[in-house]
Amino acid sequence: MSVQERKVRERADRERLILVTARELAEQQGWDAVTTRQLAERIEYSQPVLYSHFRGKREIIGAIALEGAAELAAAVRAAVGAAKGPRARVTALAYAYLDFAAQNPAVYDAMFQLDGGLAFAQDETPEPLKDGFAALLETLGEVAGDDVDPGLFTELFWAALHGLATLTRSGRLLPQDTERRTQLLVDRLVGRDGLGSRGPRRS
Amino acid sequence: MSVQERKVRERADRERLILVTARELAEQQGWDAVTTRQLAERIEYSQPVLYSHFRGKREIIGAIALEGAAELAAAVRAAVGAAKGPRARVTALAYAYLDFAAQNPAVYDAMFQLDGGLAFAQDETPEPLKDGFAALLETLGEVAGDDVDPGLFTELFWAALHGLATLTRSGRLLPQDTERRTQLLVDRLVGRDGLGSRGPRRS
DNA sequence: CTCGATTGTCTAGCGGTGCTAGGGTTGCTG
DNA sequence: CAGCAACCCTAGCACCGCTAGACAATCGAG
Repeated sequence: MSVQERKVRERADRERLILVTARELAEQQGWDAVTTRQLAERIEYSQPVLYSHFRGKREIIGAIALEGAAELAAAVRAAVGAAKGPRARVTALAYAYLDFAAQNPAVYDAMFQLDGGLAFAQDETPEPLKDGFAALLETLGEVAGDDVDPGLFTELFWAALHGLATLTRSGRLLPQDTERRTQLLVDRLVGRDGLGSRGPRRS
Repeated sequence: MSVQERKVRERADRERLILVTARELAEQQGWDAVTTRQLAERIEYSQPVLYSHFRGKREIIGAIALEGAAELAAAVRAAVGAAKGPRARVTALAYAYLDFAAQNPAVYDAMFQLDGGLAFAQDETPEPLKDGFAALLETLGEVAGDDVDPGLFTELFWAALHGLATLTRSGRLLPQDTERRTQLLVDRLVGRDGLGSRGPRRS
């Protein structure tokens, strides 16, 4: 039976090779350069081999998106874990998120700009995506404020980060002001005390 | 010379026809369906005619993006004009923005998701894009707060709206909570008093 | 050990894409 | 009215995602 095991292992290896190569190519030359022909040539197999691992290009993108979600969640948790106090944790989360998007633009595209054929915000949503949101919720939930739904607050904060990430990446926002914008975001959405309260009402 | 004038007019008419048709097709069936062949057939000319008006498909997308920017600016100004008080104006702006994105998804895509070959955040940026940002700045600048740069605050608010718009459209956020998210956004970024102040520091 | 069956891979090709070269026809101009 | 210039279309290029079918290598049964 060892022969079969070897074959299974080799197949798994080749599937990893496909994903690693696709990701590499996308980061180097953009997703437009990731064609099935180019990808096949790089892995030194013919095109049909790709289709014995994935239904099509969409599914390759989707697989990389899932990888990315797991990595983003890990990066966020690592950054948050090293920070003391609610406000510091949120700040660390924001920087970790934006850094990830800036450092892995192709993967971020796979997650949010391209069609990877993944389901969102429903039951069939793959685990890594749910967990990615959970990683945000862990930190952001504690600063949502008393009468605010943590999930809703997390969605809003996430949307703001996503907007900053994408607009910056596409050249609509200048990168040099990223830090000031991030500080302002945390200031406003969380508050300076880090407890999500807003001070007394004035009117 | 009247013949030449007629020709110029006809050319301009045809260019409008191309843009109207492309936009219509994109809204009806998505940008994937906007191929040069399909578009040529709809305007009842052959493909090369398209290239006598635009350098390529990118430029068509770009032209529609500029139209969209002008319309978005107008929609925002109209909504803001009908509102009394800074906070009400910001709320109206937010809804107008999100409504525009939801009602004209293909145009919004042309503006922000697709490559229209346009320049951003620099001198060569086309006027409609600058004016679109200006429309946001007019209302948002007055609630930025004393020690906050109005431009920076506008960028942040815009990014949040953009994030909400795109994540909602792609199914990552559920539409039914849009109103609550928008209220929370305005509450946090502007403050309940509508003057951009945040209450006394607590720590 | 032989021989059929199964598995794996490749070549070749389909229908589509954006874009363009070159030939005609049309209609204006002197 | 003749000649010319402007205009538009047919045909085709190189590429895309994807797949059918031929071929080779490997496996398992007799």
